[in-house]
Amino acid sequence: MAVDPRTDKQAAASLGAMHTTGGRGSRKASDQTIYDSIYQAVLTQRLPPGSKLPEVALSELFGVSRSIVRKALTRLASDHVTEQSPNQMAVVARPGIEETRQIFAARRLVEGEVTRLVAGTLGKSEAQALRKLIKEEKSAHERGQDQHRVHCSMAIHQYLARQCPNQVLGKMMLELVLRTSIVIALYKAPGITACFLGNDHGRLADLIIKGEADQAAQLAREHLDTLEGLLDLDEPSGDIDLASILRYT
Amino acid sequence: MAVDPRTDKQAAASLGAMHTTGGRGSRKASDQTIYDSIYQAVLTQRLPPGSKLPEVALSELFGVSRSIVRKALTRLASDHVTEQSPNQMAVVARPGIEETRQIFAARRLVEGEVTRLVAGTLGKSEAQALRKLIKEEKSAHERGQDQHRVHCSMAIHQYLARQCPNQVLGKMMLELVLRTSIVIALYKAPGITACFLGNDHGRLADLIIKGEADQAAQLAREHLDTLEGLLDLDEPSGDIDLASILRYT
DNA sequence: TTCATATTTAATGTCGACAATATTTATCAG
DNA sequence: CTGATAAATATTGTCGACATTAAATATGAA
Repeated sequence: MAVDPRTDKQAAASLGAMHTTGGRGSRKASDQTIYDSIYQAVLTQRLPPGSKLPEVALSELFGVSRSIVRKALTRLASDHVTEQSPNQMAVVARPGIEETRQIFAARRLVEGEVTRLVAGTLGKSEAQALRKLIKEEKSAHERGQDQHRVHCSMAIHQYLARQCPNQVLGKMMLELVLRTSIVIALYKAPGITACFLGNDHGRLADLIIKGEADQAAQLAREHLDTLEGLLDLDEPSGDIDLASILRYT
Repeated sequence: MAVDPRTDKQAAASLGAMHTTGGRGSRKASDQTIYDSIYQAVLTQRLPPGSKLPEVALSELFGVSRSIVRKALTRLASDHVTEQSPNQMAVVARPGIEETRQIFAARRLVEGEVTRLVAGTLGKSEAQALRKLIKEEKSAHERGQDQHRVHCSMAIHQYLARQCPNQVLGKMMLELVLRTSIVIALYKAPGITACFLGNDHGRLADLIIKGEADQAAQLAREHLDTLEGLLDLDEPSGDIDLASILRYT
């Protein structure tokens, strides 16, 4: 059932690089620190779906007791970032095909509305910050820095969510953006180097800044539609025909 | 700052009546049990916004250690049911005016879509169950059993959320239904005996069962609009003019 | 060897203890 | 009596210990 061949310690190391600022990982950390570290690692796909998250390894890494780790893991599970089953290690969430489709549908609804609400509300500095993010994404794409490009892409959507006047919707969108990142890592069709969709983000930003709410919302939904289409979401046939797979005559 | 004059023990007692089945509250309980108990008590407004939730009282009531209680409280806070500040007792959430408006706006969006998705998908038995809930709500309304009526009203919306083919959206709606219940308890205009809106639920059920998706969604949104309008959401003026309040000449 | 079983190991589940902090109560000067 | 200060109480924050359960390893018979 292990998706990832890396050991637990190696998986945890993906986090260590992030949170330790200087020396060894002996500095105390709050549950929020742990939450954020794992959150970011999952968002940027350094912790792929199914990665094990052992409490002891994390507690040693962050220099706290298991209680703190457990609180962080509980919150992460509540936000669908991890899965927790009784007496089993927490793992990064592995949504199924159907749930993946539902996540995209929900995100189309929520992000469409968020986009509509943000459109026309950005001040000069906010618009500039948005354009800068898009520029950085493009640059990362051209240089082939795929991980950084993913990071930028996520940052763009997060920025929009945080700029939304309705923060209840904004928080929902943040959750859905993360879950989208997870399912992309899971179902990205092999060979698809990235999900850099033309200049969608650039055009979207223009519409938002200009205040074309309806067009912006429409583009956002189409953008997500295209993204979903790039995934490999074919149902594995219910009854696997072992014979046809193993017969080599 | 205390919203409620009742003591902590009395507040906790609202839960005890629910979860203890027979003898005294000495049966062990999981964090899920505690979560559900508080969830239901908040939903049915037995625990009004601001109610204190001390860990020790809960742990004694449910016969478990504080660890279990803390886990339940962490999850409840993650779902915006309670508020947790460092070194302070957890309390039932008290959303402000602005957040209340955002909750209603978000719920209009989400419940509108959920309604559209559910419309036309209900089988015979599901349709019957829905009508039964509505009948019970009406009955409770006519008999003046307000608490039971609130319970039924919530159950109707929860039922729709659970019937939604898109459970990602369904879960979001469940959260928003609960938060709506909280803000209704907070901002219900005095004298308004209830939020029983004509026969909205009955008409909504008819449209859903008949499969009139667009009309059903539209009605759901209007229903929520009306509900929000019944609340007293006037901003308290930023600088309170004590003079005008206290001058009696 | 290979499979089933027993042992060992390692992880989570739960609890109680103690420290740190906030709240309440008691004390006392004015 | 009022208001500020100090002691006492109550509550949360964190930790380590032990029990429980799952997984990995070792053992032995066929």
